[in-house]
Amino acid sequence: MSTGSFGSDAEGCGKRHRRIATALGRSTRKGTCYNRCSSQHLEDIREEHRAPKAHAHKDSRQTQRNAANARERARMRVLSRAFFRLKTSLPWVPADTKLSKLDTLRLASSYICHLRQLLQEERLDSFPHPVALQTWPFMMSGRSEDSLEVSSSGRLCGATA
DNA sequence: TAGGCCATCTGGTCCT
DNA sequence: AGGACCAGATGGCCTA
Repeated sequence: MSTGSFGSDAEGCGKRHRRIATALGRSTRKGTCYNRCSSQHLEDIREEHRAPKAHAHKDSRQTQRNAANARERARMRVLSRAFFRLKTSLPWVPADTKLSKLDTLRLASSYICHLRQLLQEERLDSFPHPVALQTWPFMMSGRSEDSLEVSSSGRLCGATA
């Protein structure tokens, strides 16, 4: 998972903007609105230092907002971990394979379809089907983890999206 | 360099 | 009221 590098994102707005945000204990990571060059927003930040009462109100609001942000980050981490587990549970995908979340969903979906198909064939034929193991996605000989080198497009085996 | 992907922030909405 | 969930916006990284 690429988390990217943080810290240079506020350069576009100038170091002064970043200093203000940093002084207020705010994140200057990517995506934050503090990176935007809005003079109105800069004024809002200054306002917090001007009026103590309004500042206290905004401060508590900001505290709540920061807490909500942290919860949202945690939630998205859980989601990313779930995607990772889903990816690693796909038998023909090596753990170090670069797979987007969309690809993961597509592959998982097609894998489920494949398993369902196997089950149906199993019902028709009570004994194990010798051909099934030689068809997608089990066509890789041996099925050892390091021998599952298949292109992403090949793995899709038909559009699922 | 454009486009894809991702992490993060944010405000709105719904639920408990 | 507070938390969970969601979608939009934003900017960084990577690759063709």
